[in-house]
Amino acid sequence: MQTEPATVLPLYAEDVIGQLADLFRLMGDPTRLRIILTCLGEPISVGEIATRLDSSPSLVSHHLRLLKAARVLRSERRGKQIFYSALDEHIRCVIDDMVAHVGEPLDIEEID
Amino acid sequence: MQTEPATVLPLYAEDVIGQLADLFRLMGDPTRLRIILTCLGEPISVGEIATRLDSSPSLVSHHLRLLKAARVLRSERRGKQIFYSALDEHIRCVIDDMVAHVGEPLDIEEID
DNA sequence: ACAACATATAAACATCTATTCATATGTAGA
DNA sequence: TCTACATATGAATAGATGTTTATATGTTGT
Repeated sequence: MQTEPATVLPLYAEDVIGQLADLFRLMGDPTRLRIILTCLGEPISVGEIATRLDSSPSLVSHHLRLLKAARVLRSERRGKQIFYSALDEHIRCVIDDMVAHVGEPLDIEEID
Repeated sequence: MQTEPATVLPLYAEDVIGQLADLFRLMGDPTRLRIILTCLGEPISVGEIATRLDSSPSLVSHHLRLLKAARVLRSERRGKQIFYSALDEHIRCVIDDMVAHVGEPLDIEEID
């Protein structure tokens, strides 16, 4: 070590924070979040995702590539189609927690 | 209703998805995520956050404004200083879940 | 091999956003 | 009221990013 940047967070290492931020950023786009939500159930094909989200297969494919690279989703080929699904259950928990946060009633004191 | 966009997600309404995406997007920036993590403990002043993160008070203040507007953080004045802290515990849960996701060991089949 | 379908990839563009710098607001003490 | 300190705000800019369009890759059936 040479410079020692003030005081670093004791809880999480820098690279972990980077990984977390990357994942949150991916979930921060409405289109991508909708794709993730769509993939939380049964494995679903690219075309079906595009249909349900009313967007182009190309756009969906772009986002799927990012989500797969980030290990949010996994893919599985079945004939001509490729089916995507959530890689593990943690993402669902993350979303559920965030839904709880959004639904949290605000105290009188918390307003400004 | 007039056009009926294919099939909308049954689980979450569109505006909820927008709110969720907004929150995830906020957490998707490393600097902001660090600020959030720093505020998860005791209430902490703007200057102290800036010191710990080794960044300018101005930048921290910009981010704090966004985080407060999104009801991720709350502020409380004590004399000349203003202390920020997490508004509720849900954000901590969200982060913990995401840490679990990052730490998830990958199966052999999951590689590509 | 060819055609039809499903998905992926590449380039281009317009929009958004994080950061910096300068300045303003607000508070406490002399 | 003046000064010093703490935080907030505004403008400007460079870099990132979502979407579109066009094209490519890959698979199945004939």
